[in-house]
Amino acid sequence: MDADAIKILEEHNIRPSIQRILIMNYLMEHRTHPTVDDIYTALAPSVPTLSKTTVYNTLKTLTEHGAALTLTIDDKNTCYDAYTKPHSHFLCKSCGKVYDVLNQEDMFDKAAGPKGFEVQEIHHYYKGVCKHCLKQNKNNRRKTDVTTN
Amino acid sequence: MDADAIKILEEHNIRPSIQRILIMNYLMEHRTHPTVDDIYTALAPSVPTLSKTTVYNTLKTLTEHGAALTLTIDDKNTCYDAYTKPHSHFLCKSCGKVYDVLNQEDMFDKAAGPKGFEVQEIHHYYKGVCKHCLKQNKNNRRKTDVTTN
DNA sequence: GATAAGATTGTAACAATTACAAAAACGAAA
DNA sequence: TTTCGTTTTTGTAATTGTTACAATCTTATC
Repeated sequence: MDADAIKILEEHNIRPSIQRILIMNYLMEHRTHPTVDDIYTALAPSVPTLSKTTVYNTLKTLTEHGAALTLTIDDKNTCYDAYTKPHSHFLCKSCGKVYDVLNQEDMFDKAAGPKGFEVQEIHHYYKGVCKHCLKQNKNNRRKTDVTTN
Repeated sequence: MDADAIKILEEHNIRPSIQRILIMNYLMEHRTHPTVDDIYTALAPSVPTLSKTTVYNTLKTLTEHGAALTLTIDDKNTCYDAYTKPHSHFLCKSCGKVYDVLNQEDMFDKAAGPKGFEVQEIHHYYKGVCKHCLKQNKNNRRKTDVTTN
């Protein structure tokens, strides 16, 4: 039953330790965008030695290797998603649940979003490296290269 | 010079206290998406009695009344934006700066985003109230109404 | 089996945010 | 202007999510 999780880990060049398999598997079986605490609380009973730090480390690794997404939709709790294909998310400010939004039309239209849901805010976030840092890094690299001459 | 800030506050039915004016004005004059700490550090010297709690309270009020946006793009630091018209944001993972992105084409295309920037992640977040909570609230209201009969 | 690299663990530290109660400022009515 | 009730501000303390770090354990390779 963990075969799928192992496969995903290996596809992303992550060594499949027991902890990583369990966490990856949990993410794949619980499409509820769990937090670190959710995952830790769920797994701790069956893995008594599990450390919360390991959950943090593992989720960081998963994200860095592209095996999971780190969502910053809720300021209180970073949450995670094993479904890495392009899609959107909806945070209910009342119950705190995070929903998947798989198809949308006008990205700036509050009438869009999940049917029957009341959309109050829309956020579009890009993350990466800005022009200036890209240039900086190029310069740094060149400088380093030069010193090796 | 604070006239604009006062106007915005009044337009959003926020009583223009000195602190609120200063914070609103700071947000309007510094389109850098400052954090609570940025704002507090900037204003504290000239307003020695200013409390960081007030900055938190004020930004919450501004957001709730629609006079500012609360951005959750950076997990470490919630940041704020006085420009409330629909637009996107870019977080540089290298320097931590948050940029405005005013026009974009395909929202799921990493080639979009600001020119010369390297986009690594795209996040679309909706926030509001989900179908179930809307229903729940309706029921509660009805229940309450009934008890008054 | 010996060794080195990588992963896990637990604790302690850190930083952002919130809770809370007291003090101050404000606005309306007498 | 004085009074009274409401709103706002302030400071401290508590809480919480996250990270740093060093020791321990595991794994892969020779």
